[in-house]
Amino acid sequence: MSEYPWIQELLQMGGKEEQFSEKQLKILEAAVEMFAEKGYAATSTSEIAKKAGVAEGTIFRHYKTKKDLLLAIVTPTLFKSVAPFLAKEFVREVFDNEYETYEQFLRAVLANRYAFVKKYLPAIRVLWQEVAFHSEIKQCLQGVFTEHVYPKFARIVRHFQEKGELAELPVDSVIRLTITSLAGFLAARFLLLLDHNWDDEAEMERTIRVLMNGLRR
Amino acid sequence: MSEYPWIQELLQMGGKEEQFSEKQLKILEAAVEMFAEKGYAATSTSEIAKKAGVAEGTIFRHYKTKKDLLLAIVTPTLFKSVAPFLAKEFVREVFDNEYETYEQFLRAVLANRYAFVKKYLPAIRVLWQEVAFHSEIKQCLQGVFTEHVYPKFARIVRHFQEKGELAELPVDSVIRLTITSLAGFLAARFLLLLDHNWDDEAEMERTIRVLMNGLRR
DNA sequence: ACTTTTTGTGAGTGATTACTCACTATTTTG
DNA sequence: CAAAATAGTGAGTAATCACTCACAAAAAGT
Repeated sequence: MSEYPWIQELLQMGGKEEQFSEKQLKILEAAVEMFAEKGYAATSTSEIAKKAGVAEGTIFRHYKTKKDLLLAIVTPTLFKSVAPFLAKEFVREVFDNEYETYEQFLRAVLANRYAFVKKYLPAIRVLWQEVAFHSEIKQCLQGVFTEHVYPKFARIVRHFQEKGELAELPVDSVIRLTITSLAGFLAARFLLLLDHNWDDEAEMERTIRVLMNGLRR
Repeated sequence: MSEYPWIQELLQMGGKEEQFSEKQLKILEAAVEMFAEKGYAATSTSEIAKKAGVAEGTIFRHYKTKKDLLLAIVTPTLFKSVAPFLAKEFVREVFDNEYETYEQFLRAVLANRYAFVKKYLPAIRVLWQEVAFHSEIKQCLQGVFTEHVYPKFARIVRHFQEKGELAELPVDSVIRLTITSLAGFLAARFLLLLDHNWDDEAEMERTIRVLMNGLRR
């Protein structure tokens, strides 16, 4: 019933070890589920309170506005979405030892983000849906991407181009094609989810193979 | 100011030649713009009326409920989204003469859908955003896909596999990889729109080349 | 010209909205 | 243990919501 270990994990940002009361976690849990299902604007605070088994006033004790509640959910989700690129050792891992090829690197990233999406799917749904309507979220996402993800990604691509594994396409194009391929797989698997019989392992393998065949020189 | 020729075009479904009054078109125009910008649930009928320069009652004279107004916009958009696959001559065009290779076929489809998205972007945004929350829309989309798009697409893929152009991957995987590649391009171009300097022609060319390199036997 | 039908209006409706506040229950602290 | 701080409550509030309806203007039909 009350499965807020994963919510607690999601909200634990970096070094901070905030303490959440029982009721507060219930509120967050209810909010994530309802936002994911009906959307932020179509979900009322009274509904959230009822589902969380809490008085409506309790919500506003912890979050000044309804939007604050949304941001409390979305902001940590956003950062964990690009988490691998935020790690300091990340670039070193790629160059030094772990991954000798872009293909190995891709495989690791995809497996990692696959597990991430699987774990935090409801929160990711909320982020994905609401980023279109709230400029604060969009700006935050763009900021994190251009500041942390893009430069590291670009360096990695250039490295494997110089090594001769990747074709001499524009770096931006390689990044775009890589991200849309991986994101396309994850979206098909977790958002559309049309498939009954879908072999995850095999489909991931095919996705990477087709992409690599395309990008190889 | 009043640019409802494209709205009128969008709503003209197949053979029907419905007549829209001036005010009705103003309502539809205002609704599309506001739904795309703020989302359906966050847009009030009074706002739409004000923007359309119309009394609020006029909206409900034409559309029984707010949701009816949404569906009046979204349903035609949905059908036009998969329009090429609905055409009767479509499969014949591919087999008989026009396209000798899967690559040519891809190029034609991408160019066609690129123009479509560019023209009807606001309506597509609305469809894309609200399909997640309204089961009627989702079911309609799934129905059209499995009934019209999928079988024709599968036949085309099989044809070019037998011809030896495409690798012997599972047909479903080829379709998925094709759609996510093309949709990924369009999403990057029109939804994320991160482009400062983005050469559409070249990027389309790269997208198709990388995909074809991946799918070729 | 007269009747009928369609289109447009805007004040009014009850329900619901996000949010407040005076108050109680619980926990923390000196 | 007493005091102070924190967490939780639920009735209450003004604003806004989608929608109605009695009526007026315009268009169409005869």
